Amino acid sequence: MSTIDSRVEPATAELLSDDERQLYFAFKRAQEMLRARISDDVRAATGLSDPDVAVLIHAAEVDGGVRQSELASLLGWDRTRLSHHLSRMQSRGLIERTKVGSAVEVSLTEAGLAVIDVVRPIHAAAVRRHLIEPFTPSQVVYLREALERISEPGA
Amino acid sequence: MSTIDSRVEPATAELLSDDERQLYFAFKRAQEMLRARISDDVRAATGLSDPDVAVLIHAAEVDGGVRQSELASLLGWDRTRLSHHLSRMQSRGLIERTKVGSAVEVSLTEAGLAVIDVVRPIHAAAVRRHLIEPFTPSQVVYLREALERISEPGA
DNA sequence: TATCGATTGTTGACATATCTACATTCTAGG
DNA sequence: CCTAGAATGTAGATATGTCAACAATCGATA
Repeated sequence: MSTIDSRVEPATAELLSDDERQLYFAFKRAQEMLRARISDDVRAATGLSDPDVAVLIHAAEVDGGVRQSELASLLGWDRTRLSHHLSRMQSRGLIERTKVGSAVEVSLTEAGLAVIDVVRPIHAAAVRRHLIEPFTPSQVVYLREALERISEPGA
Repeated sequence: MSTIDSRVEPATAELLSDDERQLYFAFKRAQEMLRARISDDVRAATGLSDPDVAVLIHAAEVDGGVRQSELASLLGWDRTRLSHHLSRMQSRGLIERTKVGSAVEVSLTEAGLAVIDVVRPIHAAAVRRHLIEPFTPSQVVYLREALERISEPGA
């Protein structure tokens, strides 16, 4: 690593401190590796992608259908991305869409419901192994609260 | 930091507890929103994508070139993804590659070095606003350590 | 109730990521 | 030296995500 850079932490604090930059890249790196690991486990066992699983699990939590805009908000996706992904999942018979006014309700098909029962324990095991095990229960709670502070504020 | 007490897991332990599932989705949601926000800020100001910036910053930290495999490891990417992305960045004149045995060294071009000076403060401001500000300095350190536990273990 | 702006969703072109298969170089053991 | 397996990269096909433009509905208000 290079060390001799003009790093003086001006009072203006234009650039990031070491701690700050490290937090950012630690976050990205953890996210990339976590996704790769869980995704590998799940795909090997079920053939489903990570986004597929995210949609299925969130959609399954609400009986009778979720509006797309709410689903997008839960996932942190934008509506374009969700629309494209739902089209793909729909063509594979996993979900169905019902137009309700200007909105669209998403629900699982029979096939989708069947698939999710298979996926859930596999996904749970992967999450537990790769994300939960490194932490104590109280750390799990603390970490969740910290992460929610990132997504909640409209900042 | 603290000792790794391990989970008390119910005998079944097939599925995730509420805390556990919430941690997982809080993580994914925070990641999606953080990436979207920072990426929007940076793209609006520079036209560079989030992966572009990640590669530029990591490559700039090492003088004289980084081996692709190491860059991939720092980023948490797999080598295929990095190879494709570097090809695109190379064709835009941002980086250059030199073959060294079976490996490849990546370094910034003049244009890449010029670009990164423009990007860095903008990126720093975006990271500060969206990731740092919600936390105290000690939380920043704690959070970084927690995230590193996710990526470090080969688990 | 007419109409304008905001909300919700889709589409197509393009950018990025993944998967499978392959080529080259490195390394350790005969 | 050889040579088999590991490590490093690349290529093309496919899957996924983003951007800009558009269409339909909602909702407030004049």
